[in-house]
Amino acid sequence: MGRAPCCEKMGLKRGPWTAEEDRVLVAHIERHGHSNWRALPKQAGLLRCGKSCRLRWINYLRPDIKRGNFSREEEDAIIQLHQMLGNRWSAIAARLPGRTDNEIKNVWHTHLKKRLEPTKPASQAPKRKRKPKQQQQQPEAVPTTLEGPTTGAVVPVSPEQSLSTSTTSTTTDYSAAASSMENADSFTSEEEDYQIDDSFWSETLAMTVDSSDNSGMQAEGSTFGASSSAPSTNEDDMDFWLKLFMQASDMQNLPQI
DNA sequence: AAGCATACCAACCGCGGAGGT
DNA sequence: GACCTCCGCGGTTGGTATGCT
Repeated sequence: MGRAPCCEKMGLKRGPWTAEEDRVLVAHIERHGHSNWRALPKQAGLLRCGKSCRLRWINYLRPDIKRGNFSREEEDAIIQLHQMLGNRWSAIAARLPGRTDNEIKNVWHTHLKKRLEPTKPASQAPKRKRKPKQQQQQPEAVPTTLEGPTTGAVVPVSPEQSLSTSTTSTTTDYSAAASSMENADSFTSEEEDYQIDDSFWSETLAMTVDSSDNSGMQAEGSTFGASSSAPSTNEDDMDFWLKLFMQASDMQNLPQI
């Protein structure tokens, strides 16, 4: 155990990343991968600590990152998942392809938490709504598949994500719960024009039900079979109850929260 | 137009877990 | 088993953009 030794701060750069640094980092990772974050900055010729590189890559430079506003489905999913998982942002992020834990955490603290607070008098409601931020520092070198602001659909996970999180089929397990949130009264989003690909939801719903194969929640430490036996670990517990909750929500179409 | 208040988000910090020696 | 190193996670913060007066 023990703490990671503090990054050698001497001579290492901190603060916002420049486009050039981004370019160097992306180019290096594309060529050599990121098997060793600690060694990476030296190899790439970056004056950053490995931690910083890793964060930059994961939260910003990864090609499969979805940028832009969160769709309502995504926000609903976050709320739902947060109810069940708590502040386990990485676990929540694993179920929202293209979103990072950091981003989800930010969204939670800036939007969703407030949404869930007891209804405020109008005078206490947020006074302004931010415009979507211009994509700053988006490195031109990144082979991004992103198409700008989110349009609403929660996309299936990429192969890379499947490898790293194995959440392919669970990514959208929240869909049933999310749809049950449709009646929630607290939405004030102006994004009323979102569209969800029906076939996508039906597929993912089907996957949720048919999870007796090994592709279910295994990444979280258990196989999420439809007839799972009693959970044996905390992680199993979590997944067990998660699934139970999802199924219950789906069946009863319970209003959430 | 200017100043202030607020919201947002990228990045940092520190901790704990995992795995190797 | 103890120690070390690395990685990943969650909490927090500081800079900046935006809205309001």
